[in-house]
Amino acid sequence: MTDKKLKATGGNAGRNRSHNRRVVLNFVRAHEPAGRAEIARSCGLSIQAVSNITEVLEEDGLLLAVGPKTGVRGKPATQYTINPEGAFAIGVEVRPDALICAVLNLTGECIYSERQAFSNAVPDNAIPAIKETVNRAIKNSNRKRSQLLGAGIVMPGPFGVSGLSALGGANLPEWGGIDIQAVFEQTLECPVIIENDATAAAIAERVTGAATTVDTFCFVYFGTGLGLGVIADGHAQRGAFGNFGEIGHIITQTGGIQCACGNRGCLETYASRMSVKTYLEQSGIDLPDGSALAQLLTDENPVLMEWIETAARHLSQAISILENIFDPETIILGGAMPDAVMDALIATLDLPMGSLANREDRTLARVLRGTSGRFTAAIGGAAMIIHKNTTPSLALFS
Amino acid sequence: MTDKKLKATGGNAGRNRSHNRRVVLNFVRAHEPAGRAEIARSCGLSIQAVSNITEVLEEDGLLLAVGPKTGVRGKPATQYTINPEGAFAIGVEVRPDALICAVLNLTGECIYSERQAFSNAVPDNAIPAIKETVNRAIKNSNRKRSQLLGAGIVMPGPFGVSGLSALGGANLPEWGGIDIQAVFEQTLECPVIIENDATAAAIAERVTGAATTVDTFCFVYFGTGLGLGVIADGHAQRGAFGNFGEIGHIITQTGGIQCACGNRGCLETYASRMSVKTYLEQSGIDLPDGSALAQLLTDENPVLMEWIETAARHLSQAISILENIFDPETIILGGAMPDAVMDALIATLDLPMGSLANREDRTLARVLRGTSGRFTAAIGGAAMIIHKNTTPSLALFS
DNA sequence: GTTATTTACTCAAGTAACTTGATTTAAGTA
DNA sequence: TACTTAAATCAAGTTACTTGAGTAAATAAC
Repeated sequence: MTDKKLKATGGNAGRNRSHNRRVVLNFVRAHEPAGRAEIARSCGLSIQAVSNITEVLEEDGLLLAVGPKTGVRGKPATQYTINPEGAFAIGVEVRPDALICAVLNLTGECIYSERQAFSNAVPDNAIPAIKETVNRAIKNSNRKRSQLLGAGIVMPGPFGVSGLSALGGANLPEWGGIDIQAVFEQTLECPVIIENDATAAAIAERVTGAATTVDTFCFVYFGTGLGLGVIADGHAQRGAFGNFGEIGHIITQTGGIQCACGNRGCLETYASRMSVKTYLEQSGIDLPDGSALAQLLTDENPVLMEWIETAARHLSQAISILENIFDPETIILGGAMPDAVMDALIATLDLPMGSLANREDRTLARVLRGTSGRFTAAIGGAAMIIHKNTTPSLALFS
Repeated sequence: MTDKKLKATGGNAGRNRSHNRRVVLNFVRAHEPAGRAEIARSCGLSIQAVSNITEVLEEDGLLLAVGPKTGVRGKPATQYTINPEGAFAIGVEVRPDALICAVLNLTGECIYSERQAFSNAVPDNAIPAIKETVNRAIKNSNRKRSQLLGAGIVMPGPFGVSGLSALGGANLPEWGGIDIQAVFEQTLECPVIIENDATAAAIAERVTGAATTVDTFCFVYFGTGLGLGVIADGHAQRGAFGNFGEIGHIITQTGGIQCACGNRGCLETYASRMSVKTYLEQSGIDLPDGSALAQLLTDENPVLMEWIETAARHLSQAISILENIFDPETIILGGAMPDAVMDALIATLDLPMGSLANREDRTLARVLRGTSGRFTAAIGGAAMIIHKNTTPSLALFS
């Protein structure tokens, strides 16, 4: 979402230093506990360099030295893990009707969350409310502001598109034309990342979910609509204008259900939170919240079962497209849908066997369930900050 | 295709140096002619550093000092351009029936190309033939081997998939289980990159085609089948197993034409070189080569016009999916299809207006025609080598 | 139980590449 | 002609990594 064009930047000693710190943190994150010699071998650095780096990271409270590794020959290695208490990040999801906030510690555990109804999310209302929320979250989670790595603000996309408001009801059109990141960095007095819900949720999965060691995967996010986040080689894909992953409006049925975007047969008219609500309402079933939906599943409600079948058929098409295009290690489904319903959906999928994804050496299932629940996007916002601080922006030097 | 897992690597002075050389080359490539102060500002380096780097690059023959910039106040800047004669790269496309070779100079100009029929492209036959071809290409293009940056070998994917041969007739199943890159590096005695045709063609577009200054775009490649290459932020997407972009087998018509992959209604049964050939044959029209196809278009042959209409309808679906998923600056169509036919296809596309891609601030057309012709993939192979040597592998430091 | 081997780690010196600040050069402008 | 602006150079300084010698602490072998 950051509109600033990323430019290739030259390196110098200082930037190299911070890059190497992230390389080390990223390695420890995925391989903890890890000894210094091991880190050095894997990261292509000298032991001495790693020694200096870990010393600083330990002083900064980001790494924790744990008991030495025994059972192997040679001097026992001092092993390091990420220090959960070393730092924290805040995520805020801004929705037209609510403000959701989550606080994660450095290992990605959610240590605080809250949801408040919010009637009119225009900038003038929302910005001060978010500032308050963030301050309350810091206080309620018993953290020091000095340890705050930053805030991730999650907003429904797409941004900067002509006729934007035609593209789905979940948008916040009043936020157009504002440098949102700059405004929040000034207001919140900390680094800020702005992102859409699906990408944020994907990053959450990478930081603390089913994909901590998966470098390349797709995340299909059930929000009001349907979004896609992709992590490729550990890096989130953003597209040229920050609107990567608008998967909800790919057409899976020519001449199908009328979508708010103007086209017919869009995927999200069949598979999304909004879709299941509408489908049930048409049979006179009201759906106040997630637990009601889970109950309908327990009851094997025939209308819901019908919806699952239809949704799974359309989702299968989309997932097959994703497998063919992205060649991912796995595809993860998550978001604002009860776990049981998500599991039922996944079980009902019908994926073609004659596919790229049907590899012999596959170690992960083709489709997994990820983090679900209504805090997913806010958690993702915080996860983006953790991710940024533990992920080198270069893939390799080669 | 390179199976070696890319790993985040720490930086040191030496790696920083080579990174910075690529940063500078990449900047000059896209902004030539460029002065040193200008480079320094854009790349986040000191003028002194850039001065040292350009000095070395000029000695190595990669940069060329051109006349000073006048008309502005201050001391005139010594400007640099890429030196076309400073180095060269070779690309080889391996097909079941032919070996195609192209040589590019450093600015991406094709300075030599050849095509030879080849009946049985199994490794034991093809490897020595490719070695010969490469040597001949160096000789015939009057280059010194010491200036060879490397060779890009282009092969039709997908690789390493169960039941691979079921996925289309263009594959080379005998190459499974071989470390192709290592074999070629040993045989050809130079750096080697292995890639599929679509990605190679996309990189060609970035190095020397319609996308030299476009950082994020999709390239739809018409080969025997249909492939997709994506450049995101200047980096080619490869997927977890090197099989990114198998767009030919996404299904655009449920219950449609039977595809060799076992499914029905795959995109490439409607839009590909093979598809047009089959379609015309069914009406008794034989298609020996590309110029015959171009002639049919000139004649406004009704069968071909029908095919174009159908193909464009299916392509429109796919392009709409790509726009929604990747949010690219533009989508480029290229490959083994006559320019005129490609232009007719593009003119016939029917893209939804209510789309992410329909931005007000759009500067590039939503769909462009790229490099076409039967040497496209081989040129792409060589372009990959140029690209690698002029593209920093890190996007940015912060 | 002693010695050998293996591996991790530390210390101190060395090095490569970038940065900084003062200075020079060469154009446009008043 | 003198002033302003901007690029480029020179020389010294800085930073973070590497190198090589040496130490420490475990397992393995005799």
